[in-house]
Amino acid sequence: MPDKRTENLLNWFARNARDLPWRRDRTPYRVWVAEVMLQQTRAETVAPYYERFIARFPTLEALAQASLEEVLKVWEGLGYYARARQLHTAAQKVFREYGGRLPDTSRELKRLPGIGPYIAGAVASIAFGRPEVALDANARRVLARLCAIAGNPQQAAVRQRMEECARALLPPNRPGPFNEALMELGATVCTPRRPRCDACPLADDCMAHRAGEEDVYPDRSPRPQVPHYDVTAGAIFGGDGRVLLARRNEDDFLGGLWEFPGGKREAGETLEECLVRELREELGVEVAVGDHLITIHHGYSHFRITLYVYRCWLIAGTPQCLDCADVRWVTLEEMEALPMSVTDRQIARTLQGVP
DNA sequence: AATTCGGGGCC
DNA sequence: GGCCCAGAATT
Repeated sequence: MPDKRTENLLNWFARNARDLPWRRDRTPYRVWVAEVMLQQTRAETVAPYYERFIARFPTLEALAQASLEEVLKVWEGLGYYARARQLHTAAQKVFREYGGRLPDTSRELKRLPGIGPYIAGAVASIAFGRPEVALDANARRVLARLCAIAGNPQQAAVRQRMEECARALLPPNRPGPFNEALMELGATVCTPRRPRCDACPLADDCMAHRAGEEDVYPDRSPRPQVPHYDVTAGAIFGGDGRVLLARRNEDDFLGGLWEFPGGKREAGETLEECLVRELREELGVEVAVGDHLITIHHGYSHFRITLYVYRCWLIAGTPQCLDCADVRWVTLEEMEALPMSVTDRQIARTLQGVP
């Protein structure tokens, strides 16, 4: 006999679940791919990427046999590119060591790269029907309000209380829908600000709502100040209309992606000095800095950059990989096919209109 | 326990 | 322009 709150939640979910692409065919592989993409990323944002990814890599075997570059290309624009690398690595491991079948328990799933407590619980419950909880930020917010759990959810002790709260509500026969319902409620009704309690199936049982204190939960930690960096990049043209690109080291920031070579400005340096130094360190070449082509402002959660792009000419040296994984002269057309970050892709588009 | 990933959408 | 998001790995 499930808790009344559980029944209310499941009934609400049956009526109000959004039609999302990963809810149509829940093979373990697809659930896994969706959960990896959904890390720190909103469902509406993920949807088109998920469809593109599944169309290109319909099975675990297809993913395992693809190259990292192909995988990164399909991932392009979604961010957190380490997720794509780990997903690819894990797929190869499952293909070779597990006969192509994902393990069906949380404990085994967590041994794979890129799978932590949340994804392990989500795959185990949603794809395999195991009675395990899977709490993301949405679910934690719902539980914090429902049970008036004080404290910052970043702290282990607070998380533990939330897991206990969730386990007490978890219906052993329908763990997947329960976990999804909790997240769906957090995403669409029990939102961070101005929750729509009038539409909530748990309002009558919600301790925060009954006290009129929805806004008190969950505790939030103050935002740290975001640092700002000036970054330079060079568009180095060869004689035949090709441009020089470098591939980032795989364990670096934006690892494995192609970039216009350059880097962060150091204190006391001009932008031109920065670019000359970076190209010397990264590629072992001496350049002359020419026209300024574009300035790109880009904001992230944790830092902010202003990216200055200059045309450059090679004066001396042959480009080599001193601090990168690969270097290549490419035509603008070939550039389309290479995986790049959002900012580098913006540079690439700009160059289409540069003589 | 604290840091570090990237990008987008919304108010 | 700030806030926050279907977290995990590393230190």
